[in-house]
Amino acid sequence: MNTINTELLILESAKKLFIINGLEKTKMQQIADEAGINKSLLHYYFRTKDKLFEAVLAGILAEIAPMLKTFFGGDTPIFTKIERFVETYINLINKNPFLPEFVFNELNRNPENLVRVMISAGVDPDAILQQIEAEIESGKIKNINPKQLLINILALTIFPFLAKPIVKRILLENDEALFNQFIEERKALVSEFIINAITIK
Amino acid sequence: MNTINTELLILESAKKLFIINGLEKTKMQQIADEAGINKSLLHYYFRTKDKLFEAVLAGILAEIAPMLKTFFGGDTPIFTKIERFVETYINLINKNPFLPEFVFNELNRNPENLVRVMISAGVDPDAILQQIEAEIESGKIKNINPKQLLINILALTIFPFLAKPIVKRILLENDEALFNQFIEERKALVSEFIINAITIK
DNA sequence: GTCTATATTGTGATAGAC
DNA sequence: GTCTATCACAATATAGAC
Repeated sequence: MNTINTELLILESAKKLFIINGLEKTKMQQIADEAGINKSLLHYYFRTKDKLFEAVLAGILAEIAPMLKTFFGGDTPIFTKIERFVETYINLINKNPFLPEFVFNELNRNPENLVRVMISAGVDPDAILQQIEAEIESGKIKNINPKQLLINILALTIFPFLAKPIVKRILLENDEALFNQFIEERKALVSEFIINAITIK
Repeated sequence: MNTINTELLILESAKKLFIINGLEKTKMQQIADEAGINKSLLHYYFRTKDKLFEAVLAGILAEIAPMLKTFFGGDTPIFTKIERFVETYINLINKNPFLPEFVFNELNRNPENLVRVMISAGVDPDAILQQIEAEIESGKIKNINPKQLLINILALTIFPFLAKPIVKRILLENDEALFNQFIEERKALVSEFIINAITIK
């Protein structure tokens, strides 16, 4: 196994475990086992556990940058953006069910990471606010604080995933298939809900 | 210091630290320091760290039970319930800013705790769903999956607190006062948003 | 680069005096 | 009930052979 492959192997193994169990609960031994190598190699490549975690996190943040760009940037109409964001977010999660909670927690723990990602993705957080403002001015949507609308969109999209265990247990008989169906239904429902809420009648 | 006071002192100290830092990051030594006593006393009163945590959690869950009862039980109209829930939830958090994330995480980690609290509070999770169903039947509100509406209500209310660091940093110049103002504005805004979304025009 | 062995530290928990 | 001293173990990190 040469240098580059081992390094990537470690990163992938650590990523898998960090996402599921977080920094504290993931042990170096676990990561080594997952990668099929010795504990010492982890330190050889990444010096400390914290630095390994930082490396993993950086990779994950780079992955989600395009989604942020699609949502926050560009001049697609806001209704279309909402539909696409909900769709993209849900699809992303189907590929990696534990990712959203992990990313959300990390960005919450250190919002500067989010700032950095947005800058690196060439995204201005204010752009979408100005877009909403413009759509209000033009009479397309009701007068609402653009920041509040933005939070509402994010809340309706992200919350069900953050609260997945609760939602499954209380409302859906703890059934994974029912949850997926529930989420699938939201792809159309969330957009419709928001549009109904802010369209001028 | 007699038995009862010391026990309460430990519980309060542990509560404070567990809420802010969680189970893993809170050390027994920290709790002892916070309480101004020796580490051994913690074990004397609660045997293990896990049992101490359980005791703290039980106390907190008992605290939030009344709010759940108000929201999920009773036959107040759903619009009124929404307004009151948003108001109650926000006020609760103003008293203890770190509580919602902690409680949310714990209930998510082990939803059986939520089930238990609801039972102990005499609350049937299905009651509010039937209430929504009835209001749809009677033509008061649009046809929407009651479970989806319920999640939307919870999402719009709870999410901003879960995402507080992000919201503050990205939208509100990291200003605590602006955040409080933002939340205050939501007391009316969330209800209005939902009502607009589901009222038949 | 990769391994085995070991050092070091932190932390939950117990023993035993008072 | 409360304290000091200590144990036992787990986990990160390093030393050094190959």
